Amino acid sequence: MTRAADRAYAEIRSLILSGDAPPGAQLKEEQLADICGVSRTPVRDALRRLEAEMYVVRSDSQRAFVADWSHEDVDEMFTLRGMLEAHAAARAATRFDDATLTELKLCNASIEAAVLRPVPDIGAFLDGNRHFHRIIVETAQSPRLAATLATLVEQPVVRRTAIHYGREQLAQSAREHRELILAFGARDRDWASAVMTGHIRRAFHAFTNATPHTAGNDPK
Amino acid sequence: MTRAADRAYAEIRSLILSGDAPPGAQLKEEQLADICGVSRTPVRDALRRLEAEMYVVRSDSQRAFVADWSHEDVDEMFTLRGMLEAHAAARAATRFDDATLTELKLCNASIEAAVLRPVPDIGAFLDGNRHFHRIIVETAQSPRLAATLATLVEQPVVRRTAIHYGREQLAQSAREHRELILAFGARDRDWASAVMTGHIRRAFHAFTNATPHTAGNDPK
DNA sequence: CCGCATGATATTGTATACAAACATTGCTCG
DNA sequence: CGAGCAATGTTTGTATACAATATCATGCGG
Repeated sequence: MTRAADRAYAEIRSLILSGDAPPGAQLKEEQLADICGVSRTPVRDALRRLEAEMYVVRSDSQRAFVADWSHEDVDEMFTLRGMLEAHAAARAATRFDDATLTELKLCNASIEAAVLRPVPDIGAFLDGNRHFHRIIVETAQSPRLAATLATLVEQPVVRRTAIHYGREQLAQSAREHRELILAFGARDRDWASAVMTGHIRRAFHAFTNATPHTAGNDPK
Repeated sequence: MTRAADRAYAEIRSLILSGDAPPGAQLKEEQLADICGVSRTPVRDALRRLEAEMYVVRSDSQRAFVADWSHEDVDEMFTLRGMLEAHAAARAATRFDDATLTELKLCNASIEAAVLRPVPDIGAFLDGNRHFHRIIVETAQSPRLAATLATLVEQPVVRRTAIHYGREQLAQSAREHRELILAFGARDRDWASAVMTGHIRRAFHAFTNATPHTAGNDPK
């Protein structure tokens, strides 16, 4: 992570995630180069990667813009993520060892602790949630699946979803994690898969209810 | 498409697909630049794209190699591809208009013509097959799904699969396409999805039987 | 003979300059 | 007044030179 291209990538990515570069904004190579303190060459490199991950889209003539997700696109993201995470859960169910399962339990315990605080700690919830899902995907032992999922789980979406959770929804999320752990303990592929599907679908509806209509405008 | 980077991309891609650059071979930027008659800059650009599409992998220190896939990886690719193409078929089933459906029929007619030649024309079969599946994915109208699938449908795998098809298997493939067309005509999501699942799974087993043990060797 | 340091070579990373393409502005002409 | 077009400034594309880093071979010490 010491290469200029990596720093530029991280920098631009955080500009997008923080909202400093809002959806639809044009990303000019020279301007980004100034911000990152590198030349245009590594910036171009970073933009290519962000484009592959769909954080950035290009106009008909190669100008780069911050991607904006339409309602349909978010819908598809959740659908695909649901299919693939359910598949990951099924694979993981037959691959968990006791140590990893314990790690998963501890992880969910910290999520529950974050939820039960006088004021629920969204940051800790998000960290724990990310960790929880990462353990499962890693246990599924499929690099290809992991890579595919990585492009589908856009943290801005996860974050916006969690921010609109009330305490009860946060607690429900933790309860679903608990049921996942039970399914994993029973080494039951179908159970794990089904619970995961429901988990993602509920998150989708939470997101939809929370963000009425942020109509996606295509770049020019 | 007249840009140097695009020409380099097409050139390198065809080197890989033709087998002139076999799996595991190192791709040196300068050497590729010479071959393509451009400088290293557009070559780097092309390599990034090929890397995103997983035609190219990078060693721990950024050297580029033609991708080679282990049996497990191919297995996962077919599984994920099956899930996603079945989903695409289901979406497409409710979105086909008559003109596009006609295009699909014509496309499969040309595939059948290629199969029925005295010596089946594998090249024409592959072109037609690619076109057939592209029409379906485009009709599904989900850029996210299309992008995800693009990284999963590695043409070298499709090619190796088709090369080992006999006339009967090529004909079977065309028959499955025919049944897909029927399902689309009936606007039946579940039917389309099921046929597509079978289509991909059969291709998987054809591939597996054809390539007993091409153990995938990771680049250094 | 093996292992490791060290220098030579090969390869990729970055910066910069210039070329090409594109969008925009404002003008002319119908 | 609007459509087309040309001039101009902005943005991206490419080539090249040089820097940094990895790989490989060599030789020295154990």
